Amino acid sequence: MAESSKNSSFSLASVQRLPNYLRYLKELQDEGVEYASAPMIADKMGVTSVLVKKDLLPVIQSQGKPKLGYQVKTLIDDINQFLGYDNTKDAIIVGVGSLGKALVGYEGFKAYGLNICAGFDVNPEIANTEIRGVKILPVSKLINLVERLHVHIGIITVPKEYAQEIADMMVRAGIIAIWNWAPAHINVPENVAVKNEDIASSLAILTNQMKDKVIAKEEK
Amino acid sequence: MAESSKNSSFSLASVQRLPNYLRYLKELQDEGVEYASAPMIADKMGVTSVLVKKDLLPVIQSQGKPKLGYQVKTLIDDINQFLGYDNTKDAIIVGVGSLGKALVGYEGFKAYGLNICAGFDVNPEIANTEIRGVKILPVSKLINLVERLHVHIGIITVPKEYAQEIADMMVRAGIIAIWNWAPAHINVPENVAVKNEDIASSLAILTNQMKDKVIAKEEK
DNA sequence: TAGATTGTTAATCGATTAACAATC
DNA sequence: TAGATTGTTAATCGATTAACAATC
Repeated sequence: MAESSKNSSFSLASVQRLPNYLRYLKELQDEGVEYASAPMIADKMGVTSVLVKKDLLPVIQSQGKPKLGYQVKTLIDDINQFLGYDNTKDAIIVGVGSLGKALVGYEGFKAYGLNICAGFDVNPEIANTEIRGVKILPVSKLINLVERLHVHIGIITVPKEYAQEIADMMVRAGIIAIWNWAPAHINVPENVAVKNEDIASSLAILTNQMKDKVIAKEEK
Repeated sequence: MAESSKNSSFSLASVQRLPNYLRYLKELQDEGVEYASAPMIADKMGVTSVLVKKDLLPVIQSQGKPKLGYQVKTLIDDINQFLGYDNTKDAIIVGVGSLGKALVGYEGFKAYGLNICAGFDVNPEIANTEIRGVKILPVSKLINLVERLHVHIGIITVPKEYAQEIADMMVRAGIIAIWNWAPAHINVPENVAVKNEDIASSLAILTNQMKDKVIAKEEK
């Protein structure tokens, strides 16, 4: 209700694009390029240059230079800071099946400031093992560990039947952000953020786009 | 340019929501519920009922019934058909690391009409093995197999450095829809659809939403 | 200086929501 | 009949694009 309520959230679409800009800027940096202009970035990403400039406006701490563009080095720092990639956040993951294992072992999370500090699984054969240095514990220890270490992010990679149950447990333990990879809708209180990684939705979008492509091909 | 160009594509946001409706409707069907109304679905999904009705309008083959809602059974069929879940589409996957393995073994794709018919990897230890009945072949055989079996969908799960190279190969072989799980931007011709499964973007969205939640908590 | 690019304001576009008549 | 819900048209909202002055 207060005008401060949408204080720190920005256009979803914009936040979605920033990591892509960041990736491109890092490539440029590796090539020794010093300045990147909005048209350059826009061209590479397939968006317009105005959009790039608009996206960067709330992010940059120092202005871009007319004719030159933005300094690659400082822009990378600014985006990293804006996205919170510069301060490491602990996370737990529940469900260490093949997908869970893949995520636990994913090296790339470090660059995004995400550190998976523990995994949980009901399967006694998996619990009490270790994957790439990450301890896997029985789910019964979840609440205690999350409370004790003040973990705020939970990743759900359990079968869909258990997704809600695990989400409830996470919320009770103090998790405020849930990254849900289970193909299930989960209900959480208002003060908890959920991001669904929905394979069915993604696939639906892809095949829907594909319909046009097939038609385009046949029209030739 | 022709007015038929956007013939078969619908609102992206709408296509994204339909799989979620479908999931809920299946739950209702299992419980023996015969009719589902827009307000019911909307309430469960956290959207408005007008949005649900609008989303369903281009999907349904027979009208909903005032006071009752939509027949669950026929609505499920209609959404399945609309999303193309009812006709199976072959796909190949390139890069059989831990993520690739997880996707190859994912049982849920069947329900979405996706059949991974072959996997590819450069690693000679992985190539020529088999995962859950899916043959893994050396990448050198990709073009020949895709052309021969008329596969239209390609899934990329290789390290980011090779994503563009693999995409190019897929396009050359006749793939028209690419599901890209590598954290890299890939360039493709206009007549090819790309859906990026971007972990960095998802995480950025989650942590951005999270900022508000923390603030909300502290304000109490 | 001329030209490219930034930052910003106004116009457009598309998606969501509000309002409401028609229906069972 | 009264009330809930459908289908649809009009209003609102937000994001993208167009236009342009300021800058190096």
